[in-house]
Amino acid sequence: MRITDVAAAAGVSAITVSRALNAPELLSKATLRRVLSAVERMGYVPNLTAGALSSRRSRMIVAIVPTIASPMYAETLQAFTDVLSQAGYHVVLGLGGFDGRDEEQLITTLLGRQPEGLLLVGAVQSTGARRRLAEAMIPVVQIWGDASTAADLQVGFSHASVGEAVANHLCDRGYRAFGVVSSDDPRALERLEGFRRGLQRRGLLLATQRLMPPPSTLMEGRAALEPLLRDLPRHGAVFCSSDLLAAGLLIEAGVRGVRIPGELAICGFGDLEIGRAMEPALTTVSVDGTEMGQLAARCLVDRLAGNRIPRRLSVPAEIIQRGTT
Amino acid sequence: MRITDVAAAAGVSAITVSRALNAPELLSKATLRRVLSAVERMGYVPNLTAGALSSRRSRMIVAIVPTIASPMYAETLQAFTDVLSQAGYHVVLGLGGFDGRDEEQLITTLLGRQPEGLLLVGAVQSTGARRRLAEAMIPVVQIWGDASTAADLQVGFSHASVGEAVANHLCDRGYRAFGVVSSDDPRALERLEGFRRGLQRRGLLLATQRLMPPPSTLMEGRAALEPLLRDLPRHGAVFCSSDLLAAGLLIEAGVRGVRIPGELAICGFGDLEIGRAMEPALTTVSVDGTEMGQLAARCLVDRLAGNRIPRRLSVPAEIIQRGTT
DNA sequence: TTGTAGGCGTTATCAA
DNA sequence: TTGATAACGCCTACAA
Repeated sequence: MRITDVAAAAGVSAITVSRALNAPELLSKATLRRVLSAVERMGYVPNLTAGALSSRRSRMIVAIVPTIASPMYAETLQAFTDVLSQAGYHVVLGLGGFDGRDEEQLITTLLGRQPEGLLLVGAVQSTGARRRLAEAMIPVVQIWGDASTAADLQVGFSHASVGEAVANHLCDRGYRAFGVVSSDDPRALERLEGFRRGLQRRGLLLATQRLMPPPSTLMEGRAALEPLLRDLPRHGAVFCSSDLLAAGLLIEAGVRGVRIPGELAICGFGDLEIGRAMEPALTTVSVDGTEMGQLAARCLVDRLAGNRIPRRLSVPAEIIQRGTT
Repeated sequence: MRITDVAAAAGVSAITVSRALNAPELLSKATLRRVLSAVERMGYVPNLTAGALSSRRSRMIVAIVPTIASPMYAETLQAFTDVLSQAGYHVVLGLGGFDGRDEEQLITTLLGRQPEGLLLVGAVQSTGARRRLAEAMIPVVQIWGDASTAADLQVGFSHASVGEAVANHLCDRGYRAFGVVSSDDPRALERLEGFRRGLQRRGLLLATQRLMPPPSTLMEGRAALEPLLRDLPRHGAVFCSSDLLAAGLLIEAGVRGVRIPGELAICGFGDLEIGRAMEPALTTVSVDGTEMGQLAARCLVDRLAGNRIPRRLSVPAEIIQRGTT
C-alpha cells in the first residue's frame, strides 16, 4: 500500500496525505479529518525509506558502542535511545568492540544509511574512520572519550583528572601504599595515568599494577586479590578500573577473611548497583551513564533543530566515599 | 557524491559501479579494478537509503527489546547484532519497556523503515501491534517468549517447564518449605506458575511469595531477605526470578550471618556472572542468552536467504546445581 | 560483459 | 488550502 492508495481513498492528492501526516497544520480541518480516517481505516504505514530519500532527512541516528554487554554502556545507550525515540528518531546500532578492527568498514556502511547524527562511545581508532566521519558532515557526539580524541561534540569528563582525584582522596584518607587492578582499554589507562601522576605529586609511588583485557568481570577481580595481597603492603589501597573488579576483590576478601578496609582499601569506578549493594558498600567514582546518554541525545536533537549548543559538555564524575576506604 | 560521479570518473556507467559493489563477479577483472579504485580514491559511500528503495531490500532488522539495562537482554541483543552485522544487516533498536504503552506506535514507525525481519523479545501486548506485524509480511522471531504468545518464529524455552523443573529439583534435594521472590513481568510469572504447579504435584505448597515490578535489582533482593525469613520455615528454599534478586539475598544473608544453604536455600534464574562469582556460588537456571540471540539472528538470515527453517527452536534451560541449594 | 530506460514511494518546489 | 511535476540515488529488467 502506497501513499497514492490512501490519497485515492480520501479523494485527495498524494501530497495532501503527506501533509496530513507531516504538517497537519497546513490542512483544513475537514480535509485533515478525512485523510487521517482513511489512513487509520486502511492501516497505512508510511515508507520512511522513500521519505528519507526524498526529504534528505533520514530521522536516524547511528550509535557506535564497543559493547552493550557492559552495564555502563548499556545504561548510556538505553537513555540515549529513549530520548531520541521521544524526539522521533530511530537508532541504528553499531557494535564495534574494543579493538579497531573493521572499525572503518562498520562506520562506512552505517554512514551509508544517511544518519542525521552519530553517537560515538570512546574514541575512533583508525584515521580512515575519522576521515569518513569528517566527510559525512553530520554532528558527531563523543562520550566516554576525552578531550585529546575529541570529535565534533563532546559529552564527558577527563579520565585523567578522575584518576588524580582518586589518588588525592586515598592519600587524604591516610593510605600510603597503592595498587591498581585495571582493564587495559584506553579510558581505563588514562585514569591509571592520572592516578599515577596524582601519587607522584604527593611523592608517592604505585607499588603494583595488574592489567587485563576488557571487558572486566567479577571473576577477574576475585583472581586478582591474591597477587595483590602479595605485592601490596598491609593497609594499602587499590584503585580498580571497574566496580566489577572491585566487587570481585570484595567477594574474595570475604572468602579469605581479609578485612576491608582494614587490611585493604578498595576504590572502584562506575558506581554500578553491585557496588552499592555489597557489604561494605564500595567507595567508587560515580559517573551518571544515564545522564551522559540523555545529554548526548539532547545535544544531537538540539543541533539538528538548528540550535546553537556548546561543543563541550561536562558531566560530573564524583568520588562516592563509602565503606571500603 | 553520487554513484554517477564515480561512474564518470571510472569511465563506466552507473550500473557498473553498482555491480562492482554488489555483484563483483559479473564484471571483468579490469573493469572491476578500475571502478573499485575510483570508489576508493573518491571515498564514495553508497546511499543505502536509495538502494533500499530501489531494490526493496533494506538490509535492516528491527529489534524490539523491553530494555537493555537488564544484562540478560543486553547479552542477547549483543549476540543478535553481532551475527546480523556479519551477515550484512543493520539493526535498528526499539526499546519498548515492559508495559504495552506506545507499543503499537513504536512498532508502526519502525515498520515504516521497511525492515526485512524483526526480533521481538517477549510477547506483543496489544492486538493492534500484533495486526501491524502480521500485515508487514516479514519474518518475526520471538525470543524469551513462550508458545502461547508465539509469533511467526520462536526461539526459546517453556518458562512454565523451567519453574516445574526447579520445583522438582528442590524437592529432590529434600526441601519441604518454599518461597518465591520474583519480578511480576509475564515471563517471571509463568515460571512462578510452573513452580507452584510442580510443588502441587508433589503435594506441597508455596509458603510465601513476594512480587515486585521489573527490573529486578540486588537491592530489592537484599530487602527481601528479612520478610522471607519471617514467613518461611527454617531449612526452606526460595526460587528467585533473577540471579540479581538471588545474589541480593546472599549478600544480605552474609551480613546477617544467615547460613546458606543451611538455613535458607536459594535458586536463581539466568546464570549471570554475579551468581557464579558469589560465595557460595549460586544454584540457578542457565539459559544461554548469547545462544538465543545468535540463533534468532541465524533464523532470520536463513529465512531471508530463502532456506526452510524450523518454526520452533528450543534452547536448553538447565538447572546448575551449585552451592546455595 | 556492459549499458539504457524506467521506476521504487515519498517530498520539495512552484503554481493555482 | 490544495495540486502537478519533478526530483531523491539507486537498482531491476531488458537489451546489446
